[in-house]
Amino acid sequence: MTTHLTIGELARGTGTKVETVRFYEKSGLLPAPGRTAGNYRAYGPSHLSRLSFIRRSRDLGFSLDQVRELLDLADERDRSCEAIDAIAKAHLAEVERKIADLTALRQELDRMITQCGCGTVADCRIIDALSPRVA
Amino acid sequence: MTTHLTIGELARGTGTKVETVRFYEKSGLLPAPGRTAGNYRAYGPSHLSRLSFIRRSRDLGFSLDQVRELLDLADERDRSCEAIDAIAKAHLAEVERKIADLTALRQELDRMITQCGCGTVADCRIIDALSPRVA
DNA sequence: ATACACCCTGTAGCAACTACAGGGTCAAGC
DNA sequence: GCTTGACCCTGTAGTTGCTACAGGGTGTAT
Repeated sequence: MTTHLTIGELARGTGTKVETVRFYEKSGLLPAPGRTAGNYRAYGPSHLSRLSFIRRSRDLGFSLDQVRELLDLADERDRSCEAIDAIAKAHLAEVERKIADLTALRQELDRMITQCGCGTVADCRIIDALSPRVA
Repeated sequence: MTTHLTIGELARGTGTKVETVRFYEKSGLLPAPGRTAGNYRAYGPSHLSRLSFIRRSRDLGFSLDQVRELLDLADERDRSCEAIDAIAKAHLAEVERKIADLTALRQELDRMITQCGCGTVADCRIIDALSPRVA
């Protein structure tokens, strides 16, 4: 009679929604746990730590595919961690690209907004900026 | 016999995929054009400029809902453009929030990666950073 | 006994497209 | 006139990462 966690407890313990836990199971990220007599999922500590790993990775913006890879790699304890490094670096590059994109965007939006004198729509600089040049 | 554009020409003219044009029509963003005898969509200049507006807005990161609003507002030429300003400002705020989030993320990823000495997985700092503290 | 919180499965929905499948149309070339 | 090929049509399903039911069953407290 080892104590186990219900799906609700596991979810609360990791800041996850119950549906999301089931979704991770269906996606093959979280192994299917045993069941109680009443067909309830019964989780152990390994599930808790695996789910925590998933959540942290997700919070850091890794995709589910990347998380899957990281989990697989994490299990091969004595291999080189180059592959892990590569995933992290790829993700970092992606994040940096997004930052650059958004920063350029911010500038454009900023420019658009400061030009808007908030008169009528007809001479709104925002609409103007969005409208195609008449050829 | 006014010249008209086929969907492919319209798409090429605005840097859009054909399927996306049809998708915009189904979503109510682009009015359904007339048809030729052979049931081909026949677009005019108004479609071209409307689709350009949509693409520009999308490139600036506005959601389709926001684009819909902007399009509606843009047509009421003599109303005040406050509402437009509000949408743009809300979007700018959203972009700034994302930049802040991603910047924090980058820092964490950076820290993780520089700590990785790239030895074996067992002492990989990245996996370490992702793993839950053992209570 | 019955209320209530929780669990189960399965399906459908969100954004914003993208990618077929399985057809029809049209202009050019032989 | 017939075929080839590029284009067009509709409709549906896939993508990512969940979230939200619907329609049930379970467990516990009163």
